[in-house]
Amino acid sequence: MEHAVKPPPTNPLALYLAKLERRSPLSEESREALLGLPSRLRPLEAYRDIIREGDRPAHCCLVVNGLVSRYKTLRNGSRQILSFHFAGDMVDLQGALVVIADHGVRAHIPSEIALIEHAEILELAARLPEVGRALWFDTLIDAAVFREWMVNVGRRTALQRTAHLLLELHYRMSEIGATDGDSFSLPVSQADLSDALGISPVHLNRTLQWLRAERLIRSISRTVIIEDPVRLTEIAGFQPNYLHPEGPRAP
Amino acid sequence: MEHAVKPPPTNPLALYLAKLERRSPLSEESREALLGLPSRLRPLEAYRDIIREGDRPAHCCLVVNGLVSRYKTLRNGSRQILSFHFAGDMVDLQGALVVIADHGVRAHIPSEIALIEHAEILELAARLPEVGRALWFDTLIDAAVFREWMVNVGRRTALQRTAHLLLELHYRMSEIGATDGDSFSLPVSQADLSDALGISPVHLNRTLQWLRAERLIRSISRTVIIEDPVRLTEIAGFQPNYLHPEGPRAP
DNA sequence: CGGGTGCTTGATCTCTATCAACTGGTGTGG
DNA sequence: CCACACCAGTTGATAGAGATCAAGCACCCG
Repeated sequence: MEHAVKPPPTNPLALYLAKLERRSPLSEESREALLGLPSRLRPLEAYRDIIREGDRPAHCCLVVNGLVSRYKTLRNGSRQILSFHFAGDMVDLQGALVVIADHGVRAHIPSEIALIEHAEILELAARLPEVGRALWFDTLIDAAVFREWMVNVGRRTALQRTAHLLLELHYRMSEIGATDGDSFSLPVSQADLSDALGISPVHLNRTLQWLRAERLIRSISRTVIIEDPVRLTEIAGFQPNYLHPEGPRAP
Repeated sequence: MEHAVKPPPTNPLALYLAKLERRSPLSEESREALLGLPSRLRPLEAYRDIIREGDRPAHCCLVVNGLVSRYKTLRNGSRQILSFHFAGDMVDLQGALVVIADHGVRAHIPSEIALIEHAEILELAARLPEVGRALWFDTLIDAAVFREWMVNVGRRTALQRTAHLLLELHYRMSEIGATDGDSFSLPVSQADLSDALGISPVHLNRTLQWLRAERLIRSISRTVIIEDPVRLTEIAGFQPNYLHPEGPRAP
C-alpha cells in the first residue's frame, strides 16, 4: 500500500536560486532577497497557453515541475517551438523588461509554475547588482541556446538536428538531476518535437526509427534512452559549450 | 572637384547612446557615464575575424560604420550567419558576462569598430541600474531577433525568408537613417546572404530573380530597392513587433 | 591582359513535405 | 465486458522544394 506523499512545501524560488548558483555563487544577501520574492503557485494544464503572443504579462513563470515550451505561430498555422523548459527554469524572464510578448508559452503536460511579478524582479535587479548580473546572464544563455537552435534548423540535416536536440535535452536535464544515467523522460508528442526541429512529423518519425534501428537510442512510452552517446554525439556534432557551463565572468 | 571631407571626430559611444535613447530616455548621469566609457577605434578589414569561436575577448565592439555579422561554423564547413549589425549596434555585448565566445564575429566590408572593455561596461551597469536595464534590454532584443530568425529558417519557404530578411534589414536600417526611402545598401554577397537564410547560394539566386521578375524588389550593384513593400510584407508575413519598437518597461 | 571573385544558368538528384490510410493503445460509456 | 471514439505513432506513395555539380559570364583590379 502506498502513501500519497505530498512533497514538502518548499519555496519555488529555491529551485531558481539553485540554478543560478550552479553557475556562480551569490552573497547571503542576494540569496535571501531572491528567496524572499513573493510567488504564487499555479497549476497549468497541458496545451493551455499561459502567455500568448501580444499579451502584456505581469509575471514571470518559474517552472516548478512539468514541461513548458515557448513557440511562435505563423499565419498559415505552422508553428516553431523556440525552447523547452523544465523545473528550475525561469520562463519569460525577458518579460520583466519586454512589455509585449512576441511569442506564446504553454505546457506539454500538466505542470506547475510559480508566478513572480516583473516589478518585484526588476526592483531586486536594480537594488542588488549581483542579482541583476545573474538574471542578465540567465537571459544570455537563453539567447545562446536560440543561436544553436538556429544553426540546427538552418544548417543541419533532420538526423543531425534530432540527435542534437536529444543530446541537449539530456545534458540540460542531467544538470537538474532529471536523468537516470542515459535515459530521461520526454513527454512530448512527435508532432511537437517536429515543430521544435523544423521538420514534418512524418519525417521525424522516420528519423527516430532510423536512430532506433542503428541502436543509437531506444524509447519506451515517452522515455528516451541514449544507447550510444559517443556515436550520437558524433552524428549531431554536439558540443555543450554554448550552454556555457563555465558560468559568468567573475566580478 | 570633391573635397575629402573627414567626418568630425565624434565619440563613438554617442552612436550607442542614441540607439538606447531611441527606446527609452536616460538620466543625465547615465548619459554622461556612457559617453565617458573609454573606447578605442579600430579599422576592420572585410572577412577578417574580430572574434572567433572559443576566444575570450576582453572587449565589446561597437560598430561605427560598415557591416558586421556573427556566425557559427560546423565541422563540415557549412556556416550559419546569426545576425547582421551596423552603425550603432553593440556586437557581442553578451561577452561582458559570457567569458568564452560561442560564435565568431567578422565584417563583410571594410568597417570601423570601437572597442570597449567588458570590465568598464560591467562596472557601469552595476553602478547605474538604469544603464544595466538598458543594456539588458538591448540583449533581449538581440534574443528576440534570434527567435524570429529561428522561425525564418525553421518554418518559412526560401521565398518567404528572403523577403522577411530584406524587410527586417530595411526596417532596422531606417531606424538609424541608413535608408533612402525604400532603398538601402546591402553590401553582402549572395553566398553570405544564403548562409543567413539557411539555403544554398544557387537557390537564393533564383529566389532573388523571382522577386525581381515579380517587381517586388530591384537591385543595382549592392543596393536593394523594395519596389512593392505591401506585397513583399504580405509574402514574408513580416511584422516588426519582435523588434519591440515600444521600448522597455517604464521604470 | 590575366586571374580572381561573384553572379547566373542548366541538369540532375536527394531530401523532405504532403496526403492518405492503417495500426495500436487508451479511455469512456453503455 | 464490449463497442466506440480518439489520438499518437507508423507506413507507403507521390510531389515538390531545394541541394549539388558543373559550366559560362561579367566585372573588377593589379
